[in-house]
Amino acid sequence: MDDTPKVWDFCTNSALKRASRQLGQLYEDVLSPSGLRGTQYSLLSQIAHSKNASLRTLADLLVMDLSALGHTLKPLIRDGYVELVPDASDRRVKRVQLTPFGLKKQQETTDLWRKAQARFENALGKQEAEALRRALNGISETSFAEAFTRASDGTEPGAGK
Amino acid sequence: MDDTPKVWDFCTNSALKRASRQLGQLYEDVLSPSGLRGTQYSLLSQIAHSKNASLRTLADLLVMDLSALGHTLKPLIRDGYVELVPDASDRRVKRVQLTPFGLKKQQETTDLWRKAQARFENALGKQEAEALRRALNGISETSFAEAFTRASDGTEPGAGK
DNA sequence: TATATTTAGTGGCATATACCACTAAATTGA
DNA sequence: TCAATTTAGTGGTATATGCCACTAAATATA
Repeated sequence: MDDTPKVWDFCTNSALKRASRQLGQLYEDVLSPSGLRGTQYSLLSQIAHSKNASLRTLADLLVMDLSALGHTLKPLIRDGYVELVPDASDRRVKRVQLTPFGLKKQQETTDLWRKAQARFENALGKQEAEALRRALNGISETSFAEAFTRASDGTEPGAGK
Repeated sequence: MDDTPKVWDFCTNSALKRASRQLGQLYEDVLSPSGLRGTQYSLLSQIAHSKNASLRTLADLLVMDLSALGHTLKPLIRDGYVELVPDASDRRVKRVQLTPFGLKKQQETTDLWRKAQARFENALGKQEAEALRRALNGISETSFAEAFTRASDGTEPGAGK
């Protein structure tokens, strides 16, 4: 029989992407007066928080491919929000930091972010929002990836039931 | 004082994207033998499920921009999985359908998807997974977007507290 | 019915994100 | 110390996704 609907209804990956598109839109609408995309604001905030992190470190924190991070940073560097500073002791490493302009932008945009966040919490409910973030953060952990990779998919030789 | 950490910890939008990257990676690793990306498998499944939907309808179901859907479909059309059929009665409309080859691919790949899904449920727990999907699907609803847009962000004139 | 408005899709451009191949630098080990 | 391996980044290419401007077709309105 046709199990296509089941795939659609139960695929957490698809559900996650769909929700991510929706929420991304909603946040971006609120952030738009700043001229920053949602991702860009997130990135600036992470950079502000993880002072002087290397690209590698930042990529790991963001659960993002290193080269993807490099590409994503380019517009922010071009626009003067971010700069890469070569590390003195390890010449392979580049440290990422906000320019004064970038820091100012991040701080200003935080007011808009607060609005989006308030709307979100009001729309979903504080408890629900909190629980959702916990679940999502759990999935983002390295330990979750390990658990997933180790987990049974029902096809292992000798996997009972 | 510095509230940057708060932004990082509490931003549901960022948490959603991070988790989406992580889970996307994990699912793709499992699906990779099929040659389909995670998004592509989702798309084929949705097309199989929503038989003869127009691009517009499909985009709405996927909470996706119409033109984005058009772009995303291109590789699938090029590879012979999907075709666009002009509607007879409304000549603006194109209906999306799987080719026999595309249907076969979707069905075959469902075995891999089941593995990924099983791993996910085992790693997170069935209850948790179920609750997460419910929350995510709620956010994807049009009604959620409306609630978000209507919701107070604490800056309305006369908004008490 | 003729015009104004809305709707469906397309194509161009920009960002987001991944993989691969490659370079340079650091680290390991014989 | 010198070769083998690992690590950090970069650049190219491909998909994912959004916005805008534009065309064509349908619908609403005067």
